[in-house]
Amino acid sequence: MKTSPRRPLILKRRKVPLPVQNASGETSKEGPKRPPAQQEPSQAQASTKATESNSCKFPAGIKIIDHPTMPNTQVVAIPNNADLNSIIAALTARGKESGSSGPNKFILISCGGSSAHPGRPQPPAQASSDAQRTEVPADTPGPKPVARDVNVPRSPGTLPRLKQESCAGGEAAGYALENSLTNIQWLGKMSSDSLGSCNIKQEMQEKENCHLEQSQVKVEEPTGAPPSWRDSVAERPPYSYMAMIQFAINSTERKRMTLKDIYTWIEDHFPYFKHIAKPGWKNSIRHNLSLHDMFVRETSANGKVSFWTIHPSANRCLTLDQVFKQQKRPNPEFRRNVTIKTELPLGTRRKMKPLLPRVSSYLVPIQFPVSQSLVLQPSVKVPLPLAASLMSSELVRHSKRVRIAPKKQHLRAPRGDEPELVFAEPPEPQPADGGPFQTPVKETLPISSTPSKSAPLPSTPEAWRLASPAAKVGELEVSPVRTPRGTCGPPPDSLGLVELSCTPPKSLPLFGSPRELLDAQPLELTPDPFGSPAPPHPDVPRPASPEPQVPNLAASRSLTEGLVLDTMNDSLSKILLDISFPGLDEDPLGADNINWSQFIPE
Amino acid sequence: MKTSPRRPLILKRRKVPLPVQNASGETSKEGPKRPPAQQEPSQAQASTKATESNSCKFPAGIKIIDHPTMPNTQVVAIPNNADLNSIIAALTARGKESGSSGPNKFILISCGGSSAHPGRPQPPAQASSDAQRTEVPADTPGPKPVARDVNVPRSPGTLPRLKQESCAGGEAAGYALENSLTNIQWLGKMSSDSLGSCNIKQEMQEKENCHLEQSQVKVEEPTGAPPSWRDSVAERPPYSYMAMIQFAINSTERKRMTLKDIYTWIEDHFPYFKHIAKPGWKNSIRHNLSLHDMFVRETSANGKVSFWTIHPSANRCLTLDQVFKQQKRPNPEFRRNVTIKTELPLGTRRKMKPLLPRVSSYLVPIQFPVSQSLVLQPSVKVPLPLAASLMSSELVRHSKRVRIAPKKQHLRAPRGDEPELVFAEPPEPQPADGGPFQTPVKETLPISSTPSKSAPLPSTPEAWRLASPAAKVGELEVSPVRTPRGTCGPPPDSLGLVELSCTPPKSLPLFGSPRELLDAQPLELTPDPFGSPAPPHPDVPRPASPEPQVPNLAASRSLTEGLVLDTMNDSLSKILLDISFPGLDEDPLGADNINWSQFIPE
DNA sequence: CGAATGTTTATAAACATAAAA
DNA sequence: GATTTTATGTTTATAAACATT
Ligand SMILES: [Mg+2]
Ligand SMILES: [Mg+2]
Repeated sequence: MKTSPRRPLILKRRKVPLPVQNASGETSKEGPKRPPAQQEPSQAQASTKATESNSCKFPAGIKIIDHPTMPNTQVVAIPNNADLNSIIAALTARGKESGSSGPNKFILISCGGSSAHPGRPQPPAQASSDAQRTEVPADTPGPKPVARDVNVPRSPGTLPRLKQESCAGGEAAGYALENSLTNIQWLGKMSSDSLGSCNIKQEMQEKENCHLEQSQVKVEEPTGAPPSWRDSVAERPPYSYMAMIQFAINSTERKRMTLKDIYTWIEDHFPYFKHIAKPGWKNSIRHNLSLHDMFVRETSANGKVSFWTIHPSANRCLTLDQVFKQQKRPNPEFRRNVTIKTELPLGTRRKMKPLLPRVSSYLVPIQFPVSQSLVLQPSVKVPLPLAASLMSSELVRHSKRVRIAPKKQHLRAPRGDEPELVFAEPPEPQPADGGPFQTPVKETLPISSTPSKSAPLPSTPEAWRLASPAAKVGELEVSPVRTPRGTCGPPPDSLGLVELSCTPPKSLPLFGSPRELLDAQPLELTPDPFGSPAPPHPDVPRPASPEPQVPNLAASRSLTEGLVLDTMNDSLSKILLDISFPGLDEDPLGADNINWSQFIPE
Repeated sequence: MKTSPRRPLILKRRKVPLPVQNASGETSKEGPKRPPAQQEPSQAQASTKATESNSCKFPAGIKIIDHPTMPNTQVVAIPNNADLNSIIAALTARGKESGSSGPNKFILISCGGSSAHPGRPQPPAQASSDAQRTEVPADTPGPKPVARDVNVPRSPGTLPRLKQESCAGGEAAGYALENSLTNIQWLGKMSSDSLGSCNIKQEMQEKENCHLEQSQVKVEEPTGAPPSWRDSVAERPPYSYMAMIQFAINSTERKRMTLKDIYTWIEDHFPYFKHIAKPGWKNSIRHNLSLHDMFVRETSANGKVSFWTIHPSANRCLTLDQVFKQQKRPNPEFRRNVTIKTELPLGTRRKMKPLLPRVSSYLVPIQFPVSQSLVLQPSVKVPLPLAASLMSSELVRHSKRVRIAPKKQHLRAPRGDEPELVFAEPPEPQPADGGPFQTPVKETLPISSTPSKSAPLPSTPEAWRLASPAAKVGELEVSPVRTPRGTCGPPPDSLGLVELSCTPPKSLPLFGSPRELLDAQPLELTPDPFGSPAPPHPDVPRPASPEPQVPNLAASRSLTEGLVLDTMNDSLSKILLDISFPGLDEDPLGADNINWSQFIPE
C-alpha cells in the first residue's frame, strides 16, 4: 500500500453504514438522505439497544479483553452463534461513549461454537470446458482454432454460463468467501435476471438504437419500466480489470489463458463488455496484463501460443465461482435505488459511477498471554471476507491496498461522451487550433492538481451518491498474495476456509522445509531491498521506508480473520489476525518480538 | 522489457536515419521528405562510399569477425580514431547487399586507439543551492519554511537556473553521455532562447490571453513571428515524468527531494510546466512517484518531512547537467520545421506530439575464443549512449525498455481541449444524458481495441510528422538500472565514461566482496522468481517467462558498450557487451556457459 | 501491409491520509 | 480543539504511441 507516513495499519476508511444504527448523536455528514426505514428488518432487533448509552447487554459467551499493547483497543471474542449485528451495535455505543479516551477500536474475533463449516451451498459442479477452447495441446501445431464465437451474436440460450468454472477442479472444496455486498448484489442481479431466456444481443441493439435516438433528439427517456435484466447487462460489473483477469485465468484447469480467451471469458461473464463497453476495454485488459507483475506470460513448449498465467505465489485463486457461492439475498433497497437513479433527471447524468465502499483487510498481529483462556479456531463465522486469509505477514510490511471493486470506474455511456458530436464525428480530439500555443487563461484552470470531476461541477453535488447508498460492505482481495503459495487445489477438509488452505499454517508449498523459508527470510529484513539482486515479487512489495520492517512471520502462526470496529470514524475494517501465544510454540525467528507500538501511529 | 515471445535481444526499432545515407535502393518509407542537403557536412566524406556495392573500403585497423554463435552477425572492432560514419556506411552497404542470407547485423565495438577520455567540456561548475530550499535539518522542528516561491510569479531574472545542479557534487566528473538529438535540440532552444532577459511570465500571459481570444473568436493566428524563445517555454520538454523526477532528485546533494521541491525544480527547469501545463501535471508527478518502485519515499529522522529518493540500486544518476554537457549544435533544419509547423493550417493541429525515435541499449554477451586477437578496452570512442553502461547482465533476462523520451506525450494545448466550451464550462464530462444506457450504435465504434487518434481522423494523415522530421537520434536511459550500484560520485579518473564507473568491472559497490555478490546470485537463477520472498528491484524485473534465464554474470567480466547495426531494418541500437574469453579468467559461476542460441529467436 | 498482441507513458480520477488553515 | 481545506500518496481506468509477431 505504500503506506503514508505514519499511516495506521488499520486504515480508516470512508464511513460505512454499519449493520446497526449509529448510536452517536454526531452530525451526520451524509445528510438526511437515508431515512431509518431503509434499515434491514433483520437488524431491527439490534438497533434498539444501540441507543442506550452505557449498559450494553452482550450475548453470553462474549469475552472482551484489552489488547496487550494497542491503546484504546479491545479484543472481542465472539461465539460463532452470537449475533454479530447486536454485538457491533453494542460495541459502537460503548465506543462512542468513551470517545477517544476510552476503547474505541474493537477487534472482533470468533471463539468456539459450532462452526465446523456447516453445510455451505455446494456449487452446481457442472463440467466446464469453458475457457479451454484454445487450450491447444501446447505442442500440436495442428490447425489453428477456427474462428471463435467472440463477438459473434449468440443464440438466446448462450448467455453467461456463470458458475461453470472451477478452480483446480474445485469440486469438494467449499469456498467460503465473503464478498462485498455490492458485488453480490450485482451478481444477484446478473444471475437472476440474465437466466431468463431473452436475446440479449438483440435487446441491446434496440437499446442502443433507442439511445442513439435519444442522444440525437435529446428526448427525455420515458423510463417507467423497472430496471430489468437489461441493467445487469448494461451495468458495469464492480470488478476491476485485474480481478476479472484473475477470474478468467483461474477458471481454467491449468491456470493459464490466452489473451483472446480472456477477452471471451470476460465477455461471456460480464455482458457489459460484450455489448456496451467501448473496444478500448480490451486495451485496458492488455494494459493490466502487462502492468501487473502478477500476470506472467508464458509460451507453450512449441513456442506457438502465448498464455497468460498468474504467478503462483501471487495467485489468490479467486474465481467468480467463489463470489457466486456467497449469494446474499438481493437487497430490496438496491432495487429502490436503481429506480431512483433511473428516474433522475437526465441532466444529473452519471459519467462516473460512485465507487463502492469497501473495508480493507490487514494483517494484525496479536499476542495473547497464555493465561488468556480464549478458544480460538481458524474458522470464523462472522461474515468476514475470507480472501484476506491469503495474506501473509508480509502485508504488514508491504501493506498494499487490495480490493476487488475498482477504485475508479468510468462507466460512461459508451458513445455518449460527446453528445454534441453524436451524429457524425468519431471520438476525435477536439480541434484546438493553432498548435501548442492556444493556452487558455490560467484563471479558469482547475485549481487542484488532482483533476476532479466534481470540483468544477457544483450542480447536483451528490446526485450520484443516491446511486448506491445501501451497497456498503466489504470487498474481495484481488491483489497478489504476499506469501509464496502452492497450487489452488481444494483446501484440506479440516479447514473450512479455502483461502486459509492456500497458506498452510506449517510449511509453504514453495519451500521444501522451514529451513528454506528461514534462509530466504533475511533478505526481507534488509532495510535496503534493492541491495538484493533477487527478482521481485509480482506487484508486491515496496520498501515502505519509514515504517519499521516487520519480520515475515513464519508459517507456524495462527491466522484468523477478524473485524476491527473503529468507533472514532465509524469504520468497520477487515483484518487478518496473526495470533501467537508466546511460550506455547516454537519461534525460531523470534517473530514474537514484534512490538505493537510499531504499528500504532505516533 | 517483458520480452515478447521470442523477441530478439537486439530490438529492431523504428528506422533511424543513420549518419550515412542508405546505400540500398529499397523504397524509402520515409518518403522523399528529407533531401540529402540535410546531411551533416562532417559526414559528407563517408557518404560517397556507401553506394558502391561490394568492395567496401574500411579504414585500416578494422577487424571483422563472425560472431561465435549469432547467425548473420559480425563483430566489427573499430579503432578509436576511425571514422564511425564511414564504417557504418560501409557496413550498411555490405549488409544490404547480402540481405537476410548474409551478415546483416554488425556489432560495433572499439579496439585500441587513443581514447584516454580526451578533454570533455567541463561543466560550468556553479555552486548550487538550488532545490535544497526545504531541506530542513531533518531534526530541527523549528519554524517551518516560509511560503515558497512555487507558482509565485518571479522577477524576470529568475528564470531557469539550468546547469546549476550537481550530481554528488559532480565537479571533476566528466560525464560522457550520449543523448537524443531531439533532447539536445530542445535544450539548445531552451538555453539559447531563455537566457535572454524577458519577463516570461508576462509574455506567457499575453500569449494565453491571445490564445483565449483566438479560441473564442476562432481567428487564424497571424503568426509570422518566428518561433522565438516562447516556443521553448511553450513546448513540452522531451522528457518523461520519470526522467524529470530523476533529474530533479539527482540534482541535490543528498539525492532526495520533497514533492514540492520536485514540482518547483521541474517548473524552474521546464517552464512549460510552470506556465502552460494544466495543473494535472502535478498529479502525474505524484502518480509517477507512486507507480515506479525506483522512487522511494523516505521520512526524515524526526518523521516530519517526507523525501522522495531514488533507490540507489536503480539510480542512473541522470541529471539535466549531463544532458547539457552534450550540447550539440542546433540543427538548422529544426528551426525550419518549427516554422513549418507553426504555419500549418490550424485544422491540422497537434494534440499528439510525434514521438522521438530512439535507440535502445541492451547487454549482449559475447564470447571470443582466446585466439581472436582483438584488443578490447572499456573506453569506446564511438558516440554511444553511455548511460547504457549502467546496465548489468540482468538486462538480458529482464530486458526492459528504457528511454528518456516519453513514449506518449499529449502536448495538447493546455486549455484548448474543449474549444466549444472555452468560455465558462470547466473541463466537465460531456453530458451524456440518460445514465449508462445511451449506447450508441456499435457500428460507428472504433474497430481497433487500441484507441487511436489517427484512425478516426483521416484528414491530414501525417501532418504532424512534419513537426520534427529531423529529430531522429538516440535517447538517454532513465529507467532504473538492473545492477546494484553505489553512490553517484564522480567516476575514477582511469575511466573516461562515468557510467561505466558506476558499474566497476570488479566489485560492485553494494557488495562488500565478490563472495557476497556470488552468494546473492543464486536467487536470480531460480526459474521462479516468485518463490523467493526477497523484496523486488524497483520497477525492474519480471519473470520474462519463456526466455531462458541467464545467470547474472559476475563482476569479473568486461563490459563494453557497442552498437548493433541491423541492416535488415536500418536500425542502429546501442548494446552493452559482456565480453568474455573462456579460459582466460576464473569463472566460479560458470557463466561462460552462456549459449548465444539462447538469445537468438527461433 | 494489417491485425493481434505486448509494453510504456500520459492523463484523469477516486479516494485515502496527513498536514495546514 | 474540532472542522474544513489542502497537500500528499495510492490505485484504477482510459487513451495512446509504438514495438513485435
Ligand atoms: Mg505482467
Ligand atoms: Mg514509488
